[in-house]
Amino acid sequence: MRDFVQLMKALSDETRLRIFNLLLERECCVCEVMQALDISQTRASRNLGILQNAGLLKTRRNGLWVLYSIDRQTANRHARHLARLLQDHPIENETLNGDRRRLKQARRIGPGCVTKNIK
Amino acid sequence: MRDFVQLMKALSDETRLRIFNLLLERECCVCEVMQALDISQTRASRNLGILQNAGLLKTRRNGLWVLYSIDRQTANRHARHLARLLQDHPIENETLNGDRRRLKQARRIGPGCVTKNIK
DNA sequence: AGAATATATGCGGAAATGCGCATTTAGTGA
DNA sequence: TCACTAAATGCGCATTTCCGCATATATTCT
Repeated sequence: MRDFVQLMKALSDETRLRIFNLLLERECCVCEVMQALDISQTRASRNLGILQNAGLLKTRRNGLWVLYSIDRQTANRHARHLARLLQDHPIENETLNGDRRRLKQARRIGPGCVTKNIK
Repeated sequence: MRDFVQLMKALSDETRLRIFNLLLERECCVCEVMQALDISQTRASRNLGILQNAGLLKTRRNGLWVLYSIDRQTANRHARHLARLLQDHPIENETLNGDRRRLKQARRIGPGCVTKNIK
């Protein structure tokens, strides 16, 4: 039950739902998440970590970047069902739409793009 | 999205998951929940309220008792799907089994049975 | 109306959570 | 090896959550 509570907690936060919604689109690195959601590096990294600890995400490294994606293989059955639920019945919401839109513009160029106003 | 966050928050607490698990069995009043989970009146009432505010439960009065049950009609589609997920893929857990077992012994006689040791 | 009982709630304190700042860690290329 | 950059993390603070105590509210019975 502990695991399931952790799973639910992971998805009961607006920032993390937005991240999860983004990852339903495609694999992302931390800096893409920051850009799409327009949040700080700390915030993106921390919340990605929480989703991962809950068993929802997996990561792989690609050079300097760490790529996060939804883990559909090793995630337990509840996680899989939740992911499916959110995919089959997406939440209609302007924030989530905006995140997806901005993801298309996001470039894999790291936190610098924000702090240094390269945007 | 706010609603969905609230829904997830409601189910990301051990006490509330235990209550929800109980209500998957049958409609219960507050005092039955207290007995089955062996928790205080305040705690039972508060958490039932949280589940209700999230749109997961409905209530009806029967004399002195307020009966809580899972709301499958008016709950939004996410709530319905979550309820179904938990019903179709119940969590295997000794605590939850114990709760169900104790529910069978529980009597609708209010908090008094605990505070006054009538047990 | 008054007593008894089931449930709800205001208040306060302890614990958990979210996140910014600063710094560390990890990988790349010169 | 050193400079550079992406991501992770220790610390501290503000906010939220959980829940017990005491009390209020709602309903029934006499």
